[in-house]
Amino acid sequence: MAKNYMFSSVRFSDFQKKVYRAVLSIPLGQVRSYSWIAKKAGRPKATRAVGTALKNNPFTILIPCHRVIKTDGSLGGYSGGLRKKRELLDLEKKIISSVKI
DNA sequence: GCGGGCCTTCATT
DNA sequence: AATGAAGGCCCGC
Repeated sequence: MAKNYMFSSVRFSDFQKKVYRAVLSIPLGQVRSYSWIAKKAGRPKATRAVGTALKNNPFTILIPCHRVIKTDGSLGGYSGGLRKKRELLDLEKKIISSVKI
């Protein structure tokens, strides 16, 4: 498994890197599904692995894992608590509408 | 709604 | 290093 050493003290697996990149590309106030991320990471069927990678995410501020939900529309899970996830999404929604006006 | 499949990580040995 | 278990899921029946 290839490792990335661009930051000496922080090492992420290749898969993880792709997942994070995909998640970072999600616009403010929008959401994508786990399968979408998996596809973007080159492993369309690795949906569960995506979940693991996101959970492992060290910086929830930098990586908006709350914008990732299940394909059926339900929230899925969140390591910081589903409540927080809902609140964040709601907040982003409000931000969007405020700015749009 | 339930059961099987897929892929990566983590903990043990 | 190898093996087993678990996890923020998805698809078909």
